[in-house]
Amino acid sequence: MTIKEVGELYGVSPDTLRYYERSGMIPPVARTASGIRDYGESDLGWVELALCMRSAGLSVQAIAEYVRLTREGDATFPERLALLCRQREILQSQQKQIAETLKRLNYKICKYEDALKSGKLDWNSDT
Amino acid sequence: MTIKEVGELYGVSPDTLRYYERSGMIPPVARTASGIRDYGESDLGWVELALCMRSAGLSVQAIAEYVRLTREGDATFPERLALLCRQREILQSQQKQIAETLKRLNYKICKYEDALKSGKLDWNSDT
DNA sequence: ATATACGTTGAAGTCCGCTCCAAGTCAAGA
DNA sequence: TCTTGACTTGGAGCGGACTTCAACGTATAT
Repeated sequence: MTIKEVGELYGVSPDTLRYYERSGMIPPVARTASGIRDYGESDLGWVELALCMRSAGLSVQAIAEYVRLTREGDATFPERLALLCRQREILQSQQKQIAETLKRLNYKICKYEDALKSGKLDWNSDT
Repeated sequence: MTIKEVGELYGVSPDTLRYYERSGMIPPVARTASGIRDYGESDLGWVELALCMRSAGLSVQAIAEYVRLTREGDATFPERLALLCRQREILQSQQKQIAETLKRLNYKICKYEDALKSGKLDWNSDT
């Protein structure tokens, strides 16, 4: 599969895919004789993983580190596990933050809806 | 309250507070005769709101826009409501992304734990 | 064979959200 | 009065994550 096709498949630009590879978020992709990337099954899997992790906000660095450890072999199992746990904690706390903010947004939205429905000018505490 | 105290109260630097004001994420703060910021009740409320929204990932721009509308008066109620709803949608989809990624992380973590507990070398599908 | 469409690289550019700096003002203590 | 330290501003600098660019190689269709 060409870089363009992969880009279309996942909705990202070829540039981004090259950047992901360069920064180590996916292992080096196989090439044709003339040096053109030819994505295979497992390459696609890595791309998909990287995109999923990035879309949740994991740092490029963390993802690259995971890939590096994976490529180093079974000896890095514990390190990989630790890394995944750290990232999970980060996501969990981010999740909490978002939940809290959503609660607040919802509260404000309700206030605004009430204010608009009734005679408007009756509410104001904006923070 | 001085900028330093506010910073300590919320765990951010004075630079950040000045930046928030400059970028419109909080309304202009009252000053003493000699031009020094003197945060009052409502200033603190705005600071707290901005920090909450930023910590969930809302853009500086969106927050500044909300503050701008608020300062323009009651006529902007509907616009403000719309803005809040848009931001809520963004947060909700982000929340979904994180949940999905967490599911995936959890799955992998379980796999790693299993692999470590038993004889190790028995699992491999890394993506 | 030549056009054109896509691929490659390394480096530079962009946007965001701070963060730091220089130069200057102001207030309180020795 | 002089020093010390916190405050002010505008602007520059920084780290992260792309994105664009220039210069070039390759493959397919006419």
